Amino acid sequence: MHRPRYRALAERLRAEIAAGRPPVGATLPTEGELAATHRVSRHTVREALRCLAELGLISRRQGSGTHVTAARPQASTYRQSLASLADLLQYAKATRLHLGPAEPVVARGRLARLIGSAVGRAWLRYAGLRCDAAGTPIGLTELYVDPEFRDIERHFGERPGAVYELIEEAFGVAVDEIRQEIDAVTLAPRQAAKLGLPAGRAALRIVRRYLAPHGRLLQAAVNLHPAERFSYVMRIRRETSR
Amino acid sequence: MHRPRYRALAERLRAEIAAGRPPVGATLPTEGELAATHRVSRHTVREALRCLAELGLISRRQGSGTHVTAARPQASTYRQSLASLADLLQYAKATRLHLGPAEPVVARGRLARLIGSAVGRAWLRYAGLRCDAAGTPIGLTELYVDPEFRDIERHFGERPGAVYELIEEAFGVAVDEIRQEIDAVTLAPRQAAKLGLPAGRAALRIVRRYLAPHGRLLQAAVNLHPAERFSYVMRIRRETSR
DNA sequence: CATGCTAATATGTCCGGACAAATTCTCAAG
DNA sequence: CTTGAGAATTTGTCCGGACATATTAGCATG
Repeated sequence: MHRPRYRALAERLRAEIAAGRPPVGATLPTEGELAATHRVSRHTVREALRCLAELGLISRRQGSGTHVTAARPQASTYRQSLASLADLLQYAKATRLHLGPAEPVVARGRLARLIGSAVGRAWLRYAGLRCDAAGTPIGLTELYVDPEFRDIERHFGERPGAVYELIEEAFGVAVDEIRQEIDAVTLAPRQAAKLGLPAGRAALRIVRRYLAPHGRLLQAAVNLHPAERFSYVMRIRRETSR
Repeated sequence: MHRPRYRALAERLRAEIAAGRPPVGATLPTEGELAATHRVSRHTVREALRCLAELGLISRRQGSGTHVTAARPQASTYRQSLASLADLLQYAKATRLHLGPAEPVVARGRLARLIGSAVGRAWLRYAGLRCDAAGTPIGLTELYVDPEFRDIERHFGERPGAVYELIEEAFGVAVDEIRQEIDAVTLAPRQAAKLGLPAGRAALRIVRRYLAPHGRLLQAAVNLHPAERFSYVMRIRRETSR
């Protein structure tokens, strides 16, 4: 498959850096050397190096050279549990969630891990946009609902509130615990486009898992909130027993 | 002050786009037209347009032209309060915070807003790196401590725990409430370098304000956690009174 | 009016070159 | 051994040019 020379060069250099040639901390050959070695123009080399810089693999400084700053992004995640008292309902009432039609999906791999589902379990996925009272989009939502509650669609929009409340009322089940995970992600191009933002923007991802009394997952929601449109505020009160 | 031509052009074009000339959805003049109008080379124009593309203001496609996609990034923040029960102490014990020397600062402007301080109030700022038990950096911390507690440095490292606990014990004050704000930011180059990561990476920013019983701010902490090294997990339990 | 083809247009890629600016290295002097 | 000046090195900026590729406009035909 055809590919521009500068991209091909970028890919070769990226692979070499990943292989430790040169290692993090060392310098790459100069632009002139790379041009001679790979028989391309200095412009092409500079374009290739710009790609690597965008990936965060190298750092360039005039007079100093091109330094390798990373072989590849790190992949280990640290987790810490913090309990809280919900204001979720108030949040749900204060904002408006516009949901699209249901799409049946089966949870596997990353999706299963993300929403805490058993592998192979079926879900109904609803993509939506959440807006504040003024109609300004504040985030994207993907709602995963147990197919057992497929009729819940009829209740959407009946009144402001949380979907899990509707499920509780319509099906006589109870959400006993909500597990919430907050982390930072980078908006993918399609996600960014839906929010009218440039891709690559930092966003809060808030995953909520709605569990019945014995830990059965009834519903899950994956929310993406762009950095400047949403922040979480929590008050942590001292327990009086202390 | 000297500035490269391509940056000056980018700034002019950015200001025009912000002023609606041309409006979002319209196209910019072609590269050739811009080169002629501004008496620069097409290369300089392309560099300037690349800057605007990086800002997410324009979208470029060969054969089609340069389209304006945004006038400027949105700047309104939505805030929602959610209360919680702390695991903060456990978190503090499970990780290790390496703090540097104190640096006196006066809170103004953005800093005052960020940490919730009165403008003009003096603080001691300690920059630090937090690591997990294995020594892997999981975030950067900036600790702001009331100068009244300057002797607290002597207590650093005495035993694992939270700095506010040390302040409580050493000075006979009590933290009554911790206000925590979580949002997504993009790591600045220096911050990223300290964590061995490329700049531009998404990160969780968690600001905690430690308040005495009548709302007096005793301490504040600004924590930056890179996206893949940290996530917040919370359990929200149903209140039994419901 | 719809369709298809071709030309025109606009950005993308690549080249060579020159000079500016920041950093590093070398060497002489103290 | 230290210091400072100057040269060398390396990236950054800017130019002009040519060709490739994708998109759009225009026009002829049915």
